[in-house]
Amino acid sequence: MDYDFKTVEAKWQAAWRDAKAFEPETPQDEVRARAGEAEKNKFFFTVPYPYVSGNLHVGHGRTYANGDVIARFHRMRGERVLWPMAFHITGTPVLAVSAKIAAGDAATIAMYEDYVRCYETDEARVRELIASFAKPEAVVAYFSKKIVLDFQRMGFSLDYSRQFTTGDPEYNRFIEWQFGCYKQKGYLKQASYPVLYCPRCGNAVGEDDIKEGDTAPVDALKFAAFKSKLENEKENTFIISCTLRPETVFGVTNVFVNPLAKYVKASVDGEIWLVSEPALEKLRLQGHRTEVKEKMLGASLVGKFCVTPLGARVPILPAAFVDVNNASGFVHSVPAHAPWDWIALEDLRKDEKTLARYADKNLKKLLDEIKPISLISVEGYGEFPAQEILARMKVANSRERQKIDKATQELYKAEFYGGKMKQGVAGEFAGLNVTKAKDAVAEKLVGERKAAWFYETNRPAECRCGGNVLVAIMNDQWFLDFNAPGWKQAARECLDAMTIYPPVYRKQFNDVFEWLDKRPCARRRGLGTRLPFAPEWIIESLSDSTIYMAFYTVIKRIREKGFAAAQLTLEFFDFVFLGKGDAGGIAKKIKAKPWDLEAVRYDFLFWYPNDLRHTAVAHITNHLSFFIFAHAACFEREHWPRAISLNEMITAEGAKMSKSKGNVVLLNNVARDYGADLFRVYSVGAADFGSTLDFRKHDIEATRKSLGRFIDLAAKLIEAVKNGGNNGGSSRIDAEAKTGLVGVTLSRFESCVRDSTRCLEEFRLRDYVQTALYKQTNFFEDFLRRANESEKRLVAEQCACRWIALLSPVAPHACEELWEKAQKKGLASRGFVSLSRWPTAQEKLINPAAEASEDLVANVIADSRKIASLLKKKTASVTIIVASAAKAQEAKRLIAACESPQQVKASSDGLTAFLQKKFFEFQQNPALLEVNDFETLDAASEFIGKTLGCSVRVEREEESKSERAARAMPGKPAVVLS
RNA sequence: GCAGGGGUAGCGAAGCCUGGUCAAACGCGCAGGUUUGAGGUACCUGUCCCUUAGGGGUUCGGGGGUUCAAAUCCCCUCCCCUGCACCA
Repeated sequence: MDYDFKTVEAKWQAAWRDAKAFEPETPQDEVRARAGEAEKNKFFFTVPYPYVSGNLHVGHGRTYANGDVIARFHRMRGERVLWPMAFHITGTPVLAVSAKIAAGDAATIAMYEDYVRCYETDEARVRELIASFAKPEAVVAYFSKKIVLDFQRMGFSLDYSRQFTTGDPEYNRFIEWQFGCYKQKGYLKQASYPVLYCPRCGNAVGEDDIKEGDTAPVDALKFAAFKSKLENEKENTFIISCTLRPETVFGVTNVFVNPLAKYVKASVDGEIWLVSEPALEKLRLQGHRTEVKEKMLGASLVGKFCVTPLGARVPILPAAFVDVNNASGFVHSVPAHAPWDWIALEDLRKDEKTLARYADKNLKKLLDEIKPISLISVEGYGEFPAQEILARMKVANSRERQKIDKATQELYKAEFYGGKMKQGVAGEFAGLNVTKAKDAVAEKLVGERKAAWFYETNRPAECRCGGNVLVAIMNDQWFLDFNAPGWKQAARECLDAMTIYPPVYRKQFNDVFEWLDKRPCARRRGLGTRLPFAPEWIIESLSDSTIYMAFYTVIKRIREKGFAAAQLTLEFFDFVFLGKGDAGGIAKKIKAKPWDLEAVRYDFLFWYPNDLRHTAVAHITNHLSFFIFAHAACFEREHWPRAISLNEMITAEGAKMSKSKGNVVLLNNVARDYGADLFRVYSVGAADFGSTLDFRKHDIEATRKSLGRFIDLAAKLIEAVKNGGNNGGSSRIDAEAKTGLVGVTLSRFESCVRDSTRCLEEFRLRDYVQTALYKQTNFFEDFLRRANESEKRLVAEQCACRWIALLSPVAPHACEELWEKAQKKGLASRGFVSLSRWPTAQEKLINPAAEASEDLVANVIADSRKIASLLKKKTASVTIIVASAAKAQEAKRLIAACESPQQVKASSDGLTAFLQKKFFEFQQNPALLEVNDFETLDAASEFIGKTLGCSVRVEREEESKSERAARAMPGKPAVVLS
């Protein structure tokens, strides 16, 4: 069959669009809208809206393709399906893209040029568009249009009539209502919080704002800053040294300073602190009052003494490895447990030059007096773990930075997870696990004001603007408090009542719910909705996309009735979503018609709750959990979501897709190169929901073959039907279909219908494709090879249209095309196959005995081939000797009577052994013994002969003269070659 | 470390919940054959090892156990992947 997928797909996409095939209306009948679930017969299905910062890739494609199969299946089962789509634009990524393009960032411009070239051929137009992208609205406007095109090109049966973006004023009002709910319930709170911050921009920064923020993520680390009092100062002056391991305070032997770096003496919250110059800025951002008193070089401190928070008097020593840009610029030294400290002391002892420079300080003597203090016991290490690990890794001096870092990491891990604080050294913390001691020590010291908290990034990071990324403390950060009284409990109840597929992920939800605590939900910048009661804050993007499914149900009517954003007040939504207040009063207030308000409410009541949400597994820890929490917070129990299905991510040729690797496969290109149906069949059929799909060109090409075979076969089946369609087929089926080739074929097909339906009901889409497409194609191919014209007609009348309908969820374009062909033959019903009724399996045609007889034929052929290959001789003829009727009877009786293979005792040794071996096979599939071997094989002898390329004779054991006749067993005839 | 998932023939990947029909679906790769003027395509056959009569042997990360019977159930062990938040 000539099949040009581009033409065919475009044709049906246009037809669906023109017919508004997938844009369900809400019945405006009040009674129906208020009717119970069962009567509503609706299926409100959602997949998260895409983020509009560029083109869609195959990952979106996989999730939406799976979603589309589900939506189409439900639609064909007669449910009123609403599957809408919209666009997410909240947050900073779109802003970042525009900023980069405006700043002339070459990589970004190149990437967006490539995106745009997917749709534009004119280079001048490309340049013009890219220039326009300096404005974020232009990015959103352009790509949201293209996303719709991409979706349509994939044939997704979305309702495109309810589109919106999260920046629309109506949406803003809706989110304001949501946050009003949170506030009212006490779920929304303010507190201080550390954030990554760029002083140059004067703003908090996210991953997108940081150079290489996506490949090397930046975190804020919480250091304990020890205050060690400097000796011989007029006023109390503290050296500030920071650590991630506060428990090692018991082992401090000295403090290191970088002699060549600049330090400042400053007033910090009324005390005098000594820190590096950059550290003071950080302290200021972290909410401390700071004022510089005096600047100095590190060298001026060398040889002085200070007193640690625990009262130990320790010297200050020079060390070049101290980085003043990291933390406070002083490092206290715990040589017993810190490889860097150990090696620094070693180096210094050998560093004659430095020792000479500070001759007046007599560093040599100070060094001699330093004795490492061991304070943690850990398995596999002795007194001084740092020394041991350095020796083991053969580190010679401090220039081997990588090795030392590795040693530090390894030792830290060992001590943190396996270490215990030593008796006699660690005071009240003796005996504690390091894991516990770490926090306890720090809390105690901070409580006694002997230490403070200091935040630092885990790596030096630069903002895209060129400024340094630091950690700042936000004092008035808005949080959602998932542990607020009652909330988590309600969310759990919602989750418990939901269906999660695949079920293994339920556990993960439970775990996430367990650790969800406080979560910042607003930022100072980005696109989105402002907090109504604190407009300098913009609601963050994961927080404004948790209940928008409800918005889909109402936006169409809101627009139709001409509501302006200003009319969408809190009372409006209270009425629409919660039924609070009376329509008349609210309508009067917002100057609207009461029945318009009621119409919106009906839409919500008809469609809600969300029956199924389908998305990628990665969203469990955030979006999907928030989705449940938010519904539990804002809606009545009857409107809580019902089910979630999940699929894993997609990789490309074995590698994770990422922009930096440049291996992102764009959905648009896939549609262009392979066509929608092929991608759909491939992505749905190649991997279970629970497995990663590896997108491989080679494999999708192989799928092309299978899809083509289906199209050819279905066309052939349609051809086989006489014009005028089904003429008295069913009565003939009753008469003829029980046995023989037709019986087998119908039995297999009806099984296929039954199994496919079951797969779809259970979200096993891969199995559905395997069953309905691959397996069934093989069966029909085999059938067409062997059947005569009359048999073909019979089967085709019975199966062709139903097979096409069965596959239309996954390959809708091809199936519409075939359906149209069948309509011309008078075979298929009018209208789209996409809107036709789902085929029902005719269980009475499922006939295990017929299928068993088919297996018998296949086994005889396989046996003959095997024997032939062992004989290594040409086969001229095959004699098939069928077991005697007496044997068959005996076998049946024994299998029915015996409970285990050991009990089987037949009249001949051969039969006994045979039945014992096959015992469980026969027991579980008794149809195998119901087959009339002789009739079956005799009827198939011509086919067997053709297949084997030789003559075939079938005879009965009783009548056979062959000496091998006794080998004949029920279901396994003797085969004699010559 | 905590939590989750996984290790199956040359490769990818089913099967495991509900033990026997499992030498283990399906696809790729590879080999042979048919078609065609090489090639490619399409189709057929084969693809753990041995076997001149349909048989036998050894397999499902490693070790142990339960059972008449284990890829499937239980215990131990090794290895791999993902998540651990304020980011869409």
